[in-house]
Amino acid sequence: MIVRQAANVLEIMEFFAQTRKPATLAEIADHFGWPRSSTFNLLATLSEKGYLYEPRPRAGFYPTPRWLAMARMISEVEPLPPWTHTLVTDLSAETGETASIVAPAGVMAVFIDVVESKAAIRYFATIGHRVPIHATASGRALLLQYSQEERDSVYRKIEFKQYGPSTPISIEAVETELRNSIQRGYCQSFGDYSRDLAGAAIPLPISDRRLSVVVAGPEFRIGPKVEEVAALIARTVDRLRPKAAA
Amino acid sequence: MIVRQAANVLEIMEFFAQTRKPATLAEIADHFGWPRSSTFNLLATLSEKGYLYEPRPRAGFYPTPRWLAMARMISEVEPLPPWTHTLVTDLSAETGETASIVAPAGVMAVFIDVVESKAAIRYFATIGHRVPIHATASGRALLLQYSQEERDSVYRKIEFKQYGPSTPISIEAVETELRNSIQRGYCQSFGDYSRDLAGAAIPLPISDRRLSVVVAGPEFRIGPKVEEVAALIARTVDRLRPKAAA
DNA sequence: GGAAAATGTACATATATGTGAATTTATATG
DNA sequence: CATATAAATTCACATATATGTACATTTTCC
Repeated sequence: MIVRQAANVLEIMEFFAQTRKPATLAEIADHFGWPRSSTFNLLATLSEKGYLYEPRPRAGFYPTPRWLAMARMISEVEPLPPWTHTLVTDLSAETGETASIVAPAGVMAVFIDVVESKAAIRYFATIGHRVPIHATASGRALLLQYSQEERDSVYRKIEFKQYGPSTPISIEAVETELRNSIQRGYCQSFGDYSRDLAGAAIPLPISDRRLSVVVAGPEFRIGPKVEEVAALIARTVDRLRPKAAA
Repeated sequence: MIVRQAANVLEIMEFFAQTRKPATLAEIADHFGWPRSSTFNLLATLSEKGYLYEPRPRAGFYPTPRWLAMARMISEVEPLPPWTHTLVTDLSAETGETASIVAPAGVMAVFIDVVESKAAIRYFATIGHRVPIHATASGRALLLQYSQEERDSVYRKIEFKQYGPSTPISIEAVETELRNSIQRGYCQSFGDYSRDLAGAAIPLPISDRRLSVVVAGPEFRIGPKVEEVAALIARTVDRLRPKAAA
């Protein structure tokens, strides 16, 4: 069950992150199609808690820097080592595609760092974006780091859907693909989840965290050079990862 | 009316900002005294929206960097000019007290930048902290920048409460205090809102934003030197504010 | 300067939502 | 390895909550 008002808080914040300017109650209510009275209650709650204020009289609400202060606190802990950001930056620059660091979240994989391609036609992803762990290159690069028991436990919760012609729709299909990936030396996906999208990924264990790096883009661009891209990822990781570390 | 689940989202995030480590469903539920089922729904909602993930298997949830990305987006717009942070840093260092930048939020004043005193006994405030606009030095320094009509409009919404012996409990009392502040050259408060707390503040208009700076601390330390502190604030603003700017 | 339009606020009520109890899944213990 | 204990999930129902309606205030426009 989705908690509506919790989701609404996030939507409001995303709204401000997009528009980047104060908005009045009426504007917000109209934008979301929410009743004024409900919008009023929500804005009042956020204001009372010190997360919204009125930068100038009558110009509407805007988030206080409290969001930033809180987010900084949260992200200061075990931040990704700086070289991982260099990694995705370099990969995106050299391939011209979108490169990301990905982490597990149950049956999903979450993007925790993203550098977008500059191409007009590109894979559009943002930090926080989620994809099925079994039907994507990045996700399978995570699964490779699990023990058999852990994988089984994940499989039990997966609802296998035919996202595209090549989506693995059974545990055995996924396991087979994982074995192939080990053979191949990298994980790949051709529209397994998103139409026309292809990607190459490899596991990226950092201390005891199980992460993965992925480069993804339109099938017609990635297709011909998956192997090359995968090799580049591996080389770049080798180059950037501190030698001493695990 | 307070929107409970909206408030809960904020509480969860604050919880993570404090503990700074992953927490399981059970831990979160116990911490807040929430039923597990409700906690489950909330965590699922936050996860589904890409704001929570599971950094390592079975170690519980933690916010994704998406919070940070969003907060950065929001705060990039019209950030406070850098010299205002220097201002509060310097003021806190020189006075040994807590120094803050404050902005209006209806009948309240919100702290939008805070440098805390290092003293054991000190004014404890955080970004996002709110105080009544009419019963605090910082708030009155905001009111001084309003036109008479705007002030009247604010007064109509204030619920005058006797927070302490010196709290102004009528419009006339507030207006008188404002006139005195102009005479004096700065705003002050001695326990008008918080017991034992004293502060000195002056208006800090920046472009078309109405802000104020305040230095606050225990009455016994601030009391004897309010005038001195106020003068210091004024001098420091003079020193740091770019000459060309309005 | 006055009327009309837009915006913000309060409250009772029907209904969407949170929750207690039951079920399933995972982990610890003998 | 079986059993016990703890954690995570599901679901039907009573109740806390979102909202329609009415009212107040502010702003716009003529």
